[in-house]
Amino acid sequence: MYKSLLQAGARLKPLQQVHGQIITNGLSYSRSLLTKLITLACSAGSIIYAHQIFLTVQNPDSFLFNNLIKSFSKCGYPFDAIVSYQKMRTFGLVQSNFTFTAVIKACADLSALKFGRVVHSHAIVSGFASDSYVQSSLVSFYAKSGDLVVSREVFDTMPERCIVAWNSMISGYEQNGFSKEAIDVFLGMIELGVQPDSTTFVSVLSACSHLGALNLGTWVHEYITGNGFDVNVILGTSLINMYSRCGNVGKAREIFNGMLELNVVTWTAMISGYGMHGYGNQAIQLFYQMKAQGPKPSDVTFVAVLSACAHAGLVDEGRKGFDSMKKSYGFVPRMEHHVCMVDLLGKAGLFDEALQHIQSVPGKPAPAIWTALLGSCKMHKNFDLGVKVAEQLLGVEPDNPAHYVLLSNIYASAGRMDRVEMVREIMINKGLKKQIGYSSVEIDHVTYTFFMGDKSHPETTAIYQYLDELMRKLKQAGYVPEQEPVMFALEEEEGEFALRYHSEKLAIAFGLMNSRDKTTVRIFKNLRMCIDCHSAIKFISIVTDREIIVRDKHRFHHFKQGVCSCRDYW
DNA sequence: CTACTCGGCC
Repeated sequence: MYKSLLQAGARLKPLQQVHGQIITNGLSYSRSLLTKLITLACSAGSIIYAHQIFLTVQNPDSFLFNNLIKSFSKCGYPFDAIVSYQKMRTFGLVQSNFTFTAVIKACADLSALKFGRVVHSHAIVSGFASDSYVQSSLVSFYAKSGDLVVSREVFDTMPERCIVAWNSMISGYEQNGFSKEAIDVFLGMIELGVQPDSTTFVSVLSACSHLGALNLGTWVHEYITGNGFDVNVILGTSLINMYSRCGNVGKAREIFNGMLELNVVTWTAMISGYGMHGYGNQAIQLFYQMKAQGPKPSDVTFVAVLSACAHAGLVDEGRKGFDSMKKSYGFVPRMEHHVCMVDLLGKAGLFDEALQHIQSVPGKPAPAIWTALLGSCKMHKNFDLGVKVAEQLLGVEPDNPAHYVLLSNIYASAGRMDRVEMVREIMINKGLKKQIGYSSVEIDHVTYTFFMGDKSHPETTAIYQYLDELMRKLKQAGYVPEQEPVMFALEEEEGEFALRYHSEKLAIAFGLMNSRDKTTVRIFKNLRMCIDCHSAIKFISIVTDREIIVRDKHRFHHFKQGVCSCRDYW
């Protein structure tokens, strides 16, 4: 009978047949047979069947419980894993490192910080908290639950760290938005001579994308190829993302062209890369190529396509794409698709059609949809609609500072300074703060960040001198600061002298000072660029004869010889 | 019987 089980292997149907034989032969009491059956059922991926068999076993032992908990947590049933763990404890069974790794992973998947802490204490009591597997899972658990301090503590106390522990720490930082810390851990591991693997690279490249750290990302790419690592489809897609999000979409396409295997995510990443750079035609062209010879587009592919159309003002293509996603591909449009459509129509000034689109959305439109329309109102200075939309938005999300800031902008554009003041007071009363704007620039693998009017940098005097001199040249070239009233309450930074010392201007000055002539300067800004900076940078690209690439909250702007790739359509 | 499974979107 045991042989029959082995022959059946990890296949559900044959296992069920052997199970039937076990029952008819009256062998259901045999724990060894049922244990084997359960482990095989787990490997076959049928956790439900495995659980059914488990329930028929009298006095299940630790081994069986460990298997069940592991299978539950592996197959996406973390809650059942925890319930089984509790049951195991009430049975008074001995727990092991196997038990803890499995149940801690379940806690990680649920971000169940409280219960995970309890499990951690159980592990300490039973002496398994010093097991390297358990420690690695704890690093991952605390990181996924958002407690990076304890995650790091566990990591630091590990006597020896295997690659999984390093990866857990790096991806933990990265997924919580601590890209810089993720990179520091990575650099630390390289310094110690620890060999990274492809999981490490994916996390590190993602961190580079977020920071806009092109030099470091390129170094990682060279490390990958230089050390003979296989660039699989996931790693290749990470590289495409890194290059396009760091401003080098041409290099992203080179990677794309060189890849042996392309899946739907890869295609989507490349289309999205073109989109965020404003290269709508390339995005559309690639999309057609995908339809002809690539995998079936997913609904995310359509987000990328529609967003590319919106950025480039390709209204007809966008409408066509939206229709075909419904009719030819059978996707039900999600909030993201509606956001793209409203953005597309609104930016093109087609407000009636945008409103019609919103009305066609089943149920209550998500705030993001109204935000998209509001952005267009601001772009086209459509005050009446803008005020209506903003007020609507405040009804839905009364505590989101970004809405108040946008509303205040609209009032300011309309010259209603009394209302601007009113909005300001509401914000103060509610204790709402605007997001602080900052810009960063990478020089020799180090990222420097500047805030508006920042004077914290050691070279501050030189930077401000350089900037003043630069502004003088700009004015000679015909630059006129755009001192519209809207500037004074803009979403990013306060007006007044700030206009001259907006974070992006400081970052650009620092970038120009610290790079060779004719080279491209790349800047990252966390919020949207303002109109004045956009205009100033066009002039900077002329008087310094440099190409300047700025990534703002939504897209890339390539400034060259006084022209921006967005064609002022943003 | 173990831990990390990572990439696409405003």
